[in-house]
Amino acid sequence: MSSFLSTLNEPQRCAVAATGGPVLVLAGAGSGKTRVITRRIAHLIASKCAAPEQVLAVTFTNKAAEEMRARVAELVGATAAQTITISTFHAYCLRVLRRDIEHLGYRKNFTIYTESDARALLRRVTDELGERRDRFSPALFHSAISLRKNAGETPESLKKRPLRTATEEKYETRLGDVYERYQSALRAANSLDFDDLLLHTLHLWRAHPEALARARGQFQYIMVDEYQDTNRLQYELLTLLSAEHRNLCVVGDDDQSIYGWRGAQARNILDFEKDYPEATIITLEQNYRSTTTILDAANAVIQKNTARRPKKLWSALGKGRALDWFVVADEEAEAREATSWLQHVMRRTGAGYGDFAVLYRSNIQSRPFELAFRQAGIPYVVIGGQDFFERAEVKDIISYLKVMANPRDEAALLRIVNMPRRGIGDGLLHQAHDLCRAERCSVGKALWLLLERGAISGRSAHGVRAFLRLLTTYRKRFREPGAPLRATTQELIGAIHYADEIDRMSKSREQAMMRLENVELVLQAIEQYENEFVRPSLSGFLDQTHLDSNSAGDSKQRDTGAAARLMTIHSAKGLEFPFVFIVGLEDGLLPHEQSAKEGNLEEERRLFYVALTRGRRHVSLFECLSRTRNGRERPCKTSRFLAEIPETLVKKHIRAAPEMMAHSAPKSPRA
DNA sequence: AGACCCAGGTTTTTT
DNA sequence: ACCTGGGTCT
Repeated sequence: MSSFLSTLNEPQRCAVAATGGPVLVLAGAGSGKTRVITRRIAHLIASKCAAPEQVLAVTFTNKAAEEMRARVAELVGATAAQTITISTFHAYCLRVLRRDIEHLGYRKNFTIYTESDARALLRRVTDELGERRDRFSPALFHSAISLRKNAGETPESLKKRPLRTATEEKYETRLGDVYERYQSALRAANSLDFDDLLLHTLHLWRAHPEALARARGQFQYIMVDEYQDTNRLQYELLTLLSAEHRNLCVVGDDDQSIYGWRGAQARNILDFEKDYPEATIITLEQNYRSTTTILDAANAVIQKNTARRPKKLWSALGKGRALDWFVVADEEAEAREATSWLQHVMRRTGAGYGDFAVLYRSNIQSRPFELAFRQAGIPYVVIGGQDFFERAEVKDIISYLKVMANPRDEAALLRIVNMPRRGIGDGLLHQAHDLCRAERCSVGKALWLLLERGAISGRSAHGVRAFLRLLTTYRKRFREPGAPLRATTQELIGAIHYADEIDRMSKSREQAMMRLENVELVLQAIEQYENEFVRPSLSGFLDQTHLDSNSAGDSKQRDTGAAARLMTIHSAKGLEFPFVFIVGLEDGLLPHEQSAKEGNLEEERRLFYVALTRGRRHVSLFECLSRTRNGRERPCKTSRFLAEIPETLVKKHIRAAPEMMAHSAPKSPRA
């Protein structure tokens, strides 16, 4: 028996020791799930069930993958840990496709489309199909297509599906057409969106047995974290990959499934033993994180859900303090109350700023807290919000690099073609697009053809010529073996006089400075990448930035030492804090009114459950009697979920003026 | 091509 | 209230 079985509780030990066949670990919040996965990997290796390179561990975020590798390294050593495949679904599929995508008719230098690239492409596709722009935005179409893709639907399968109503038929037909055109536009651009990474890997494996055989042969053991968040595609991939040995170990918690709106099916975890009747099933119910009071509250809430595996978390950490429930006038009062309460708790317990997290349903709620914390001198970090790589100047530079790596990348090319201004406008680009379709070529090639034919007039011709020359020159530079990425990029930025362009675009000196600094951060990210990898390449850098946007640029993530965290409940999943403030506990916000309309109440309840179970020592709850939404001040009702916590577990503090207590009471007439 | 103005729509977002 | 996107004017 390997030493990796010690210091585990009984069910944890069972999960680690079950080395033959499928295993389902139902791991309640805070029950030592990561500990089980890492120990299991170490045990598999130590007991010679598998060599390190025969183990695959799949996570949902890069952060989780990194953490897991670090913890496994503590157990098996850094060398062995390096050879274990610990990866997100998307990163693993990317690796497969970089090798084998030519079977599917793509070129190996394909680029990855971000959300905004996909929207730009969809804008053109829907325009060409004559979609009325005001009805459905590209973003809506993209999320609809994304959901279909993640359910494993292709344009063809979508069109074959029987439809019930005329409206449904009309919508699905339109969607099918858009999906079809979008997909062929992606193909023409030699580009894949995030979902394609999974979808095409599945197609590859299905159509090319030798590719599947290679992947199957590599891994003897497969482990999946957060299994409740897997979607249909991921389920299919895992099924194919593990079909021969069936050594599939999945870990998750159906009660923490909060990504249904992105296509995750908690059914995968609920139905596991239907697919694997011989599965070992283990439930982890001992919680090592929270007080009994917090768990009792969380259990009471989640028990109202019907579709779930029954389990009841318990803890040996003691009863702890009752939850404090603050009723305040509005969101500003909420932030003020949270501020003084935080300071009070710090004085009473000696806790530091970093021990606190404010959790909310939507990002907009962070504002009042940022203001109040700043005023009170409380250091804080807002987690999430706008992505570094989505900022205009960063996207510009990245788009230049994408066009260097993949000349067909349409979204990238359209973004840079007139940045800086070269007199290349919509009319010309329309012409180019028509030519693309006729000649089945890329936009860049079409511009070149138009120039050859003398179809471009004076000033524009000059711009197009300069642009094409620039592309040729730098493509060659980047292709030279051993070309320094950072230096070459820096030169490219100089060649297009990007600093001048920033000055011209910026409204103020400060804004220009900030944008220049962001460009500098991109260069630093490239340099860091170059130093980190033995064989750095342009497409390698691009892959990393697209799949792991936190890996570079985001300095916020690092120096977060002694600061309170502000984040959505979604981004708090997997984390824990000694003191948790859950704010905005009103009907309409939590549960969110859109979700309530769509009948997703149980997922909203799970969201509240996730929020509660983040707390180690204490959880505080905040509710406003009125809140400004969409520019209008509206009266609020208590979140229906708050009432599901037994009264004995909470202490209620009314901090609103009495006249506010009648829900619809108007403010004083003088106001 | 680019500046300016009005109308519409406002969740969550691992990759 | 605020941002995005589209339409219009120069």
